[in-house]
Amino acid sequence: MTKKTTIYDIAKRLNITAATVSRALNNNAKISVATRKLVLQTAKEMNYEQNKLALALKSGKSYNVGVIVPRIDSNFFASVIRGIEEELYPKGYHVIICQTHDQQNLEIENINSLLNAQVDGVLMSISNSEIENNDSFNKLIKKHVPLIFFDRKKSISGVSSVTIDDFKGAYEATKHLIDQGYKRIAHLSNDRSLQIFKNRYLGYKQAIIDNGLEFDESLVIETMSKVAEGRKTTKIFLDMDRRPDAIFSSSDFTALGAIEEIKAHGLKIPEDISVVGFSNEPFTKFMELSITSVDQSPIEMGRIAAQVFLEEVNNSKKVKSEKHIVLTPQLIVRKSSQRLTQLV
Amino acid sequence: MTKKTTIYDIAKRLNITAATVSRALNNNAKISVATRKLVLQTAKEMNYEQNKLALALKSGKSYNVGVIVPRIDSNFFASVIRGIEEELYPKGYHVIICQTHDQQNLEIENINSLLNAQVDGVLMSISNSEIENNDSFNKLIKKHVPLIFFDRKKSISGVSSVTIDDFKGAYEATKHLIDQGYKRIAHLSNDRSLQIFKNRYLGYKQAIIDNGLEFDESLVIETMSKVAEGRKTTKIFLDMDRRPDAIFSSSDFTALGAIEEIKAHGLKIPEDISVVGFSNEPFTKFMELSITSVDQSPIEMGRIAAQVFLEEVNNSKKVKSEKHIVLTPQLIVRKSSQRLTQLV
DNA sequence: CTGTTAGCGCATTCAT
DNA sequence: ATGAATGCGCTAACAG
Repeated sequence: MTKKTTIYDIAKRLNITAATVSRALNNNAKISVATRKLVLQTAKEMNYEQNKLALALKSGKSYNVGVIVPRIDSNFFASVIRGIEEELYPKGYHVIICQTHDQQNLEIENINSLLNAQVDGVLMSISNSEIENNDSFNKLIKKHVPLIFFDRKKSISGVSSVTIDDFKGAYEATKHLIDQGYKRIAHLSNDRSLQIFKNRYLGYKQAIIDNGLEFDESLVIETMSKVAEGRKTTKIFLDMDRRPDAIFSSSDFTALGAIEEIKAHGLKIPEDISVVGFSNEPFTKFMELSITSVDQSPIEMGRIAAQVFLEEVNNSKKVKSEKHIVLTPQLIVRKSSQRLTQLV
Repeated sequence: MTKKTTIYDIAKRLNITAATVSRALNNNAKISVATRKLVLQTAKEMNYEQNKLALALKSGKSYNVGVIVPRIDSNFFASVIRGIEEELYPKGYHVIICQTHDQQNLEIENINSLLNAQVDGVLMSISNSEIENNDSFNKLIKKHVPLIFFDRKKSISGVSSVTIDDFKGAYEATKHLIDQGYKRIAHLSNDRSLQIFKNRYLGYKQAIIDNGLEFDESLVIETMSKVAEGRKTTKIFLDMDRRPDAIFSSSDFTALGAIEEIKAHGLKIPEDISVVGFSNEPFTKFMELSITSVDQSPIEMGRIAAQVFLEEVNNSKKVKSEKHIVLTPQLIVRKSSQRLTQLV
């Protein structure tokens, strides 16, 4: 009972050959209806289950895909992964999840060990783009293992990506603040060597300029996506001679830190200062003072990334081409920025 | 360049045999220092990488373990998984994550497809225990695939588990409320066919009884772990003739719903009514009115579950034995229940 | 110390 | 329509 039954076992039982069993099971080649039926039936009787490992060795496909993210315990990435799984499971694929914790070496290690595990593809959100990590990517490309970036991408020839229009998200968030009457809008930025943060910065800047406000570079400070960092940086803003009357943060976590700091200073939100975050993490909705944020439709992003992977893995014959899908973000207005609500 | 190099390639280059190469690479048997060095060096030159699939087929080990959880986009489960990965990655294992979304059929399907993928073990938190799903579990046991439960377990002979002492966590949470002077403490319960929720209920009940308060079954209502459900159920409490002055919730999400509903009724927290949750989800700390909750040390739980798996997978020879590890939860007191703070 | 042989489980030529 | 033979890449048993 402990030994698994193979196609040989069922072949022996039926006095036929393993090849025939294989054919019957895969209802591939021409085979007599009678034997197919017989094989299928006894296969069920003997609790036969295909050994995917053997199949993988034979076919070179493991039906595993690797997903690399900075971290898993953030709602955004967890939701993207959920989208990927929803799309891939029905097709028989499994998902192997790796975290980089924003460490460059782990990113490389993860790629290597996924390659080692013979994954059929890699979907990833890069951690940082300062150090050149192209060797790992080239390895994937050389081996024809489809690589798809989502959210945090890098521009590499032949590599597809699914992102959101961060520029637009930031532009609209900033425009929303301007529409609410705020004049001096600061920006809590983040590592701008990453395109997403760079684009959020640019969208913010453009909205400021397009609407006739003064763009002041000193109102842009780069920090890390942590609550405590958000507090620290916000303190700098609040201590300015001409302090800002609104903050557009590129992260919900720093937005939260900003709110804490503002309250600690005895200022009111959104009357004195307004705050807008980015990502629509669940807590932004849960807070008593709910936080306006930009939704990135992470589940959809995951599903689409998975679809792109499926296309690439199936179109092996055709000429390679890269595909860049850009989703439209959605501003979710909540209490932290709704100055005019009562007036309407 | 696209073809991967195998041990045969490097054997040919060196005019030795593949077996020798294999030995050198695994620095196993006795082998001359010279050839080993030579093999290692040319292996590096030729960019050799072991094909784990072949190894898996040969050894019967895939170095993949399956992790099954109700959902991934909850901080608790994401953190447990993180703990599992931290422990398993250094040992060369990969983690395949499956979600059940609390659906029984998905639980069964996931086990089957993990089995199909030849995983070396399954770590899981069961979704519900109403329907008997023992066939799937028996399959695992028959095939000697280690199965370890974490958090949400089922009592099955030979299966180890890592849980927290939910009874104690609930007892202390309730005791804390009693110590703060609350007299009429309600309990927002959850599906008690799951041991964790049953034990939280029992801990609550025992604390009430031990401290000379009246245990009133009508103050216990079972609901689902969602914010909206928490609100609905809390409304029932608030509409009672003798309404409770405190609520111990078996979930942070229902606790949050309770808080919303209480505020909507114009009551003050914790002065009028106090609220305590369970799980220490991040938002409980983030809220302006931070929520007292019970921490379950999820990362530690994941690490230990992984360790138990490693023990089982390595001690194949010895007699099987089950191991039950129970972690001690920790009450984190925050604003939602600290009535006496100002007095101290 | 190293070569030979064989097999893990399967799918796929080439025969028949 | 089916059988025989082969190889995917690796390790282990048995010789030498």
